[in-house]
Amino acid sequence: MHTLALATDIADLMDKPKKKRAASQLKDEITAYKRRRILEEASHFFFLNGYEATTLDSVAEQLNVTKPFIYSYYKNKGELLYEICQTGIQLSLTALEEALSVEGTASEQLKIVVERVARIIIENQRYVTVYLREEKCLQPEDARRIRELRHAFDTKLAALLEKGKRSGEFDVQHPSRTAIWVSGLLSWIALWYHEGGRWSATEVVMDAITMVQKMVQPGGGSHA
Amino acid sequence: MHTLALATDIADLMDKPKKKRAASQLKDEITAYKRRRILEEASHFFFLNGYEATTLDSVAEQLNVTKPFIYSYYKNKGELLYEICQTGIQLSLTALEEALSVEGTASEQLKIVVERVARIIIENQRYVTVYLREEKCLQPEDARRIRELRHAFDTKLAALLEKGKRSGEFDVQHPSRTAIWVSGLLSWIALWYHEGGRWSATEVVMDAITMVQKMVQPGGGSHA
DNA sequence: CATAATTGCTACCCTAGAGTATAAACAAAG
DNA sequence: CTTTGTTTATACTCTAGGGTAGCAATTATG
Repeated sequence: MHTLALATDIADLMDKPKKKRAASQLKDEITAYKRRRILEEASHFFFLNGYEATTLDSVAEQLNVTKPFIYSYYKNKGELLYEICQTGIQLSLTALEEALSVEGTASEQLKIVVERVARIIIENQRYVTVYLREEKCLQPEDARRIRELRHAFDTKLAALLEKGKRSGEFDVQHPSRTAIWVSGLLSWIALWYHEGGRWSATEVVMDAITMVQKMVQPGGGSHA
Repeated sequence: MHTLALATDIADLMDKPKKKRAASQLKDEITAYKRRRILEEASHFFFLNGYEATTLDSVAEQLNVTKPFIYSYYKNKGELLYEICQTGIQLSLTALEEALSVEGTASEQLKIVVERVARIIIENQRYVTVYLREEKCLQPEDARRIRELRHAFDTKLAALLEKGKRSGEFDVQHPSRTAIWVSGLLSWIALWYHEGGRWSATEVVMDAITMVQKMVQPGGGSHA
């Protein structure tokens, strides 16, 4: 890895023949692909059996390679977990940011946010679930970085709720606390949805939209 | 355990002197107490580090006993996990049933349900969190029994929503699916609440009530 | 105080699995 | 067709921890 990356840098600096640069680039792509495949299979096992209960031997077997192969692409088991958790939260955060970049009223934006994030969570259920369940297994430093991403997610969501509150579209007394309920509802999808189960992904996404809209919609004072 | 229970039975059948019966009963209570203490400490570690990452040696150390001590009260590590998960879901189910036994309209009952269940979840956060996170580590047979309890919870909650729907108090298109969202919202409390954190238990409980009421309340059609 | 039963501990076994040293297989370059 | 570097596998090490056999301490009973 390091030597490869270094070689690319040197090639750029020294302006080596194009053939070598191209070959080096291809190698990087192949390396990246191998890393992705390892991560995919690892997330599969972590999702099914949990992080601690998963052996790297079983991951290697699934890929028809051996354990040292994995160790030549990842420093250790913990790094795999970190990358999986990172993927889980980063995908959600990116989906949120993209949805927020769509112009519209707070209500329209919220609908798009919930729809897109819910979809992403369903499509990447393994990563998200492992993130939610195995955060406690992360190294302290890794855990901190993951928490930062989560915090960014909740903060951006809270800002949207705040915006809707100011415009009178939403009835929320405490945007940042409500944001946590909404993000919890979205997280819950990962823990609960089952592909090929009683309800389709589309039904779940539509339900999530409805639920969130109701959670923030004005009118209908307190009961009892 | 077994020998003690057997001794009690025999004492009853043979009508032995009261002194012996009383002594035997006290022993049973002490045994039960020891089991409870072991479970408490185990749940503490399972909550913090996860099931697989927790060693029974560390649990024993915390109790100032040794590992074989634990093994004389529990068959193996898996039995500990089962009892913790069982406690987590059973407490919630019992709280739900008790709340449902209070007479009132569907809205009133729902409020009481959410309030009591949310409180129980916060008070027994360790048990509930371990149940939610470590279900996958259970033996198949144990997992089945736990799923049954969960299913009973969702079913009873769905029945309440159905009742409110019929009376016109609630606006839910699909009670059993909505029940899952509500029970998810309650579960989320265990995963997210932090004692001594930014928000008090009471605030969280009140928020949960508000959110659930909004999720089911009629009026306010769909937003674009 | 002696004997029996119960309770807990010391000391161990054994497997599993994270991580590695080293060699083989392969590819690229000359 | 050799040499050099890279990639992957073989064959380990070593520790940790679940689980247990058997002994010691304690308590109850006659």
